[in-house]
Amino acid sequence: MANKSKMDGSIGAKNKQIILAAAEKAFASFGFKGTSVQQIADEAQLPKTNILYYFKSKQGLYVALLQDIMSLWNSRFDRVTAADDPAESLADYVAEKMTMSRTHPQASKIFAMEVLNGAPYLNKYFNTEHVAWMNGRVAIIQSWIEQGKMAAIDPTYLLFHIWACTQHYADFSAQITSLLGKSMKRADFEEATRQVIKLVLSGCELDIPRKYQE
Amino acid sequence: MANKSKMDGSIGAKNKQIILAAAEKAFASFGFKGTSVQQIADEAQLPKTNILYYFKSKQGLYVALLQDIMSLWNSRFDRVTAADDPAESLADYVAEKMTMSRTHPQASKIFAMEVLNGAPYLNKYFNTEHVAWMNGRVAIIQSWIEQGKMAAIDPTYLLFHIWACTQHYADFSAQITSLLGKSMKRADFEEATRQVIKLVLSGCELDIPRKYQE
DNA sequence: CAAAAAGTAGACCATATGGTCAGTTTTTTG
DNA sequence: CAAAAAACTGACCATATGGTCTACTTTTTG
Repeated sequence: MANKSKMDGSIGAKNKQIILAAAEKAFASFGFKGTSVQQIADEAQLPKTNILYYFKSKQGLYVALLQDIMSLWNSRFDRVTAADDPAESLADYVAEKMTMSRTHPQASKIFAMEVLNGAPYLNKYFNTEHVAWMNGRVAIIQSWIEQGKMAAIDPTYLLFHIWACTQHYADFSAQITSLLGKSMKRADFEEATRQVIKLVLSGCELDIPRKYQE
Repeated sequence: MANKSKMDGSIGAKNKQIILAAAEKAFASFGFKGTSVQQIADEAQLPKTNILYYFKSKQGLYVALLQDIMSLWNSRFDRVTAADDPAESLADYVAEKMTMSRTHPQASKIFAMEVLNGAPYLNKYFNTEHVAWMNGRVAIIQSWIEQGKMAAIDPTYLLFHIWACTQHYADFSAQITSLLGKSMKRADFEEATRQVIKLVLSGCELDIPRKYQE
């Protein structure tokens, strides 16, 4: 109803995707202010005016991109319940987040930059949907603790640390690449995933699910 | 010999400090490109030309600031030895890094932004001094493991995760503030520190030193 | 105390950049 | 197939910004 021919495979929708992809690449490398519309245009191989045709302004493009990125964050962990197994649920969540860091590092970087700068465009989201999500997750972890399924770890901090460790592999890849002497490949991410899972689960006094052992 | 009257309490040195402090605040909030020399001048309450008088260019000021920041990272962990106690050494390191996140969040943010953007100005440092530091620390942790003092955790990943968790509290403070409904005070940082120490040490199968229990 | 060095500051400029406009071409649709 | 809608694009503009130049004032020093 809202969007009739715009969301289809129509030429407009396709171009929007191209532009968003180009913007993601550029913003991740140079930040919002550091990226010019011209750069995005070059990356997208479209004239500059075309960019402004699809997105009212540079800021409009940025906000649209940010929205796109936030929807990527959706995970199976959103739908976990008190009846689920904490070890498997948490391990799966870590693994999913690590996969995101590997496959969408630019999205992670843009998100990080936005938060670093005080989250001017995400504050509203943080104070509404995100808090609600958080409360839901915390309640479930708390109930796992009360059921004696895992050690009494503050669920809020637990989530902070999962985010910190997993996102680190995307956000700080430049540092990691220097220190490892090579950029991380799929196998390295798998090893890193095992390490994070081990860390997180041992912090919760949980056993590592078979599928994540070695 | 190199600097005679410049490094003293002379008017020049004092102004440089004022400018660096102003630049730290501005760059942390808006990034390198997002910060104008005029903004820094306003923050420092000095005319713009004065900034360019002390630092050849905006980039020069940024590099000087980055150098300043890197020197802050020095820690007792730099001088730890194979004879030291891993539990105490690691717990102290985490505690020190958490204190840095609380007292110098802007420095942490600038560092994060630099790395996020591919570390253009830090790459040289990463590939030399930083690798050397890393190799030294990894060797010591490895020897702790060989001495049976701690579980066999990959030291490289261990350090990555310590950095990730501790720096997270500075870099993602905007998100944390929203989710906690208030900005973290000293007491919150102390609690967070205990949580990180618990996580890291349990990952290494180490007992928490008395001074960090409750 | 006079000369030199250091510090201060307004005027100015070249460039880059976000964004508008007006006109054209292509695609869709009744 | 013609009219309308969507897509495209070069020309243009106002503004912001990094940085220079020149001249003036204050501080240091021999």
